Amino acid sequence: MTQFQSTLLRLLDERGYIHQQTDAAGLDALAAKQIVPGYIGFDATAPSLHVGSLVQIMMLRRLQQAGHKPIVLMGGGTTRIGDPTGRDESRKMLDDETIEANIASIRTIFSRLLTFGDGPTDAVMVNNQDWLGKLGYIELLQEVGTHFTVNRMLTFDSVKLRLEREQPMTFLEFNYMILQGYDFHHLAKAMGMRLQMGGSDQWGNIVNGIELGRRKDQIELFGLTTPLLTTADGAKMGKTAGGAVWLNEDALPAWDFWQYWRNCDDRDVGRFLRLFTDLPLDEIARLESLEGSEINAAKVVLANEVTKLCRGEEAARTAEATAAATFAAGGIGADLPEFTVPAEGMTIVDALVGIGFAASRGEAKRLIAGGGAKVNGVAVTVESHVIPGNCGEIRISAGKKKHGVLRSA
RNA sequence: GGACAGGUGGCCGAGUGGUUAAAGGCAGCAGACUGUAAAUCUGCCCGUGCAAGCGUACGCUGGUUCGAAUCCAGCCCUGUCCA
Repeated sequence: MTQFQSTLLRLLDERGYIHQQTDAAGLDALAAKQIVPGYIGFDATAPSLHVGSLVQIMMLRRLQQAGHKPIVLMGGGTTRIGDPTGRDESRKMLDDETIEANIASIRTIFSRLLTFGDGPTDAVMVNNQDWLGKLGYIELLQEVGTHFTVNRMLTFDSVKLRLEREQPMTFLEFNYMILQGYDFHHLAKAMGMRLQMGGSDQWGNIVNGIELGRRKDQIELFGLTTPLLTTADGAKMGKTAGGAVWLNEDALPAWDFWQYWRNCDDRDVGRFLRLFTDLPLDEIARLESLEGSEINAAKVVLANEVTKLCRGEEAARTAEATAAATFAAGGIGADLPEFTVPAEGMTIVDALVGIGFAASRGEAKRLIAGGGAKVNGVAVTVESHVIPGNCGEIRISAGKKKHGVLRSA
């Protein structure tokens, strides 16, 4: 491992963000002597980003911490095309209003993790719709098309894998890499952008932009990718039981967010602490070295720190308190989901469905049959079990981790 | 436009007339063991119903048949090769 001169690369390196770089020495030298504007592109396919994007967001945060200028590129234009990278199927087309609304909603998470403003190292958000939308087709072909050969484009994984698997790729998607390359070139000219970062799957797209910049404008650009983040058991990060782990609070309650981190694999604790928290490295080393059930303490720290960053201090405190009350004491915490029992009472089956622990009545019954349904910690084995309308406040559980509160009206 | 191969449950993938709500795998859920971890073992895994059953489901529409995911026709979509 090379010894970097710049704070930036040292920071990124020691915290595990670096997978590949186009020119490590060159970037190191640049970052040591000037403020480097660097950006990462984000799709606007949903109203919230999920945990899978958190590494990228944190990397922008590190960029700012190291005294450089982070730029968030929202793919308002490219989302209309759909990035074919890593997928076998074309994405559904989104209409303009949806994309704009998504961008507005996604913005909230960035404002928590980056400092925006007009200063030299303040973060800026741009939308590639602003320039891609104005681009004429003939103009694009002349300006950019001449710098790409189809021969080369066909060798990129995003294209090659599709073709090898005999899956369809539309011309629309085929153009994605050109537009993403154009972004880099445009930003380089418009605001002196020098660095693009992204996940390892973006390598091809990033390299395209760098080459375009060199061929067309003789600008030296840099690229850096993060390792593909999977959990220790090999799953892609951010997808779990109930679906994606969303970063926005309106998309996923703080309690579930906190639980996601609290429940992570032992082997992921150190890596996650380095990537997703601002804790000093020696502190992380200490937490990471805890053995056996002791590591649970480290997981709580992880959950607290990440929740603090993404949801605020208050959310983290409440979630931790809820966890203590619910799991350690076997009681009820403030964050638990609640459901009101009607005056006439209801069956356990309806209660499970009502509070959202089962998607259908059938699923609730299976849960009961399997012994996973509990009321105040006692397993309920009869489907017809009735929760009386005057039950007061009782604790309902599905399995060992999902707990909620039933309240009389 | 032509020839050929395909379109099956969240995904992969068997199934070529009834015994098929559809093998198997993955993912998921629950139980046991634990530490709200991993690994392992067990059960579950379309909806509704206590149940028998009923309703939906194998690209779409129609047809043959007592009966079709399976056969026929037309259409839509995808891939490969050809023009």
